[in-house]
Amino acid sequence: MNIGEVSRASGLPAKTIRYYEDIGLVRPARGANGYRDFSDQDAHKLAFLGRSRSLGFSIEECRTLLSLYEDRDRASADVKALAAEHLDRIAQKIDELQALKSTLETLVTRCHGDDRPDCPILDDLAGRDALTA
Amino acid sequence: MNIGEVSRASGLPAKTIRYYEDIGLVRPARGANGYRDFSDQDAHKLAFLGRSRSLGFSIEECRTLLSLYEDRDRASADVKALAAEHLDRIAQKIDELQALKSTLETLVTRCHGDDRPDCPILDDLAGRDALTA
DNA sequence: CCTTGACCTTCCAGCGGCTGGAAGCCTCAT
DNA sequence: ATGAGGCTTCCAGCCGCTGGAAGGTCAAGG
Repeated sequence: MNIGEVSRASGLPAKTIRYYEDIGLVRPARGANGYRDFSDQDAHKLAFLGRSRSLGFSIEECRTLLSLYEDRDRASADVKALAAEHLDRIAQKIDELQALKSTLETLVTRCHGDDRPDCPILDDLAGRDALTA
Repeated sequence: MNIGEVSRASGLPAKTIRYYEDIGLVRPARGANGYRDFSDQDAHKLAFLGRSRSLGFSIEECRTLLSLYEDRDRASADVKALAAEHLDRIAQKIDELQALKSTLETLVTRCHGDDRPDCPILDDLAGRDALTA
């Protein structure tokens, strides 16, 4: 399996797959011509990585997940802990974004948005705290 | 005003302030000794930038906001449009994160998390789609 | 057999927004 | 005079790719 094929199969760009090899996430064989030669297992790994990344796990977390995946003696508790930690971070990020959102909503609502220069948004940014919180 | 002082006043690290000068967001004067010499206006600008950044605006958006702030003939509509656009992106990001969150919650809930190896989280990542959506 | 075009290879640079560290100058108090 | 703490510049690195240049390889068509 050439890189293009496995790229199509996994949905990952070829560049990304090469990068994953660079950082040691996959180790495809090489053909006589120097081309990478991916096994089905390699393709499967890449799909696993793609899915893990799409769930927002960092590369290092993906590396850990992959090693857990390949370890038949793993404890599911380890996987769960990793995922739970990630979940917490996401929840926290959502909270932060929602705080931003409500601040911005207030500001945007207050700004009349016409051709005159006075603007509560700029006033807030400048520290004349219309709301700040 | 030296950089340390304006750093304390604005809450921005000195490194960040130097970086902002590098990219042309502020242009502090220089003393005879080569030290940056910040005016009150410079300090005010930096506070403005800090607040804008903390609301999640990109550096380029901050640059635009700053130029609008300094333009007495601005139309508040321009500011509002920029903020509204930013707000949309944040709302979209929140939606994405919430989708992630609910997927992860389901997975984490399903995993018993003990010392046995079988794990619905890994099953999902591997594509044996327990839920996927 | 030659060309074309699609594929593959490596390597280097850049994105955003800082941040850390090295090496060296300046300033002020003791 | 010395030492601590500030200031300066410059270069490198973070993350996770992504783009592009320069060149090798392969299969099909003329």
